[in-house]
Amino acid sequence: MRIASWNINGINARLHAVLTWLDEAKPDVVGLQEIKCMDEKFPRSEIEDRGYNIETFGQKSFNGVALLSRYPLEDVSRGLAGDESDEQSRLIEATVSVEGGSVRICNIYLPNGNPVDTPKFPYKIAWMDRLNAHVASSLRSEEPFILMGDFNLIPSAIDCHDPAAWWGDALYRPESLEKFRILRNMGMTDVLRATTSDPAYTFWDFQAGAWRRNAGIRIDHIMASPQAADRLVAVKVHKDVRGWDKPSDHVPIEAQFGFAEPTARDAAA
DNA sequence: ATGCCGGGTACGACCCGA
Repeated sequence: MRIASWNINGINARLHAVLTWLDEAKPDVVGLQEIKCMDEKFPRSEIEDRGYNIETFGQKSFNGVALLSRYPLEDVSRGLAGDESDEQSRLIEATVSVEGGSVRICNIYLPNGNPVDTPKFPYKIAWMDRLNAHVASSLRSEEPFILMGDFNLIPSAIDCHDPAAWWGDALYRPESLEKFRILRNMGMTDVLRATTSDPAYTFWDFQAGAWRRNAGIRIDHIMASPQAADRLVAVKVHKDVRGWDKPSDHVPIEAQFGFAEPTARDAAA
């Protein structure tokens, strides 16, 4: 099973790229972020024609997340618990049944948090606290759990073209990193970093020739619970998509899990 | 370079992103 995350920065502006990529990459499950539309404005039919089930959690103009899946999406949940006043659409989660069990897949658009001297930053940190509580609760099931999305978080210096310039930004500062560390310390594996020590950027700004200069950052992540990480086969960042016409500023990250198929770990056993 | 692009809203210029 191949699972992907992609911040598409406006589904309707990006529909052609999304359809082209779905046809090419044929992922089984996709988490989209920043759909930037209400549920009724989501271009369902073109994607359904490709064989995907769709669940959305939209919002007018901003944010908004969606799950696409070749498998049925069950027990769909929208929104992050812990703050009744939070009206931003940033989390959608569902269960996908696989041979011999099921995997819970959570797709997030974590708040950016800039500028740090405004309420946006405490909102981000509180959101990460709420996310960590949700993940801790989910892990108690001991079932495979995958958390993916745009985390707006640079995990380490290698994930940034210019760490000194970024240090102090909401994406790369101690308070944000501490919350991300708590997530990893409860057993969530950053699948990209588990499989390579090379840079693998997922975002290049539209401005200042960032793509041309390869001035990127890695902020889109797929995190696997212990039971999911056991089944990890491969990870790929679809970097070429950034060079397409009218691209998003983010590219897809994809992870393959051997939930139904044998894995290298099984072969070694 | 806290706005150099670029989307959404809505039709003139703002808000927002990382």
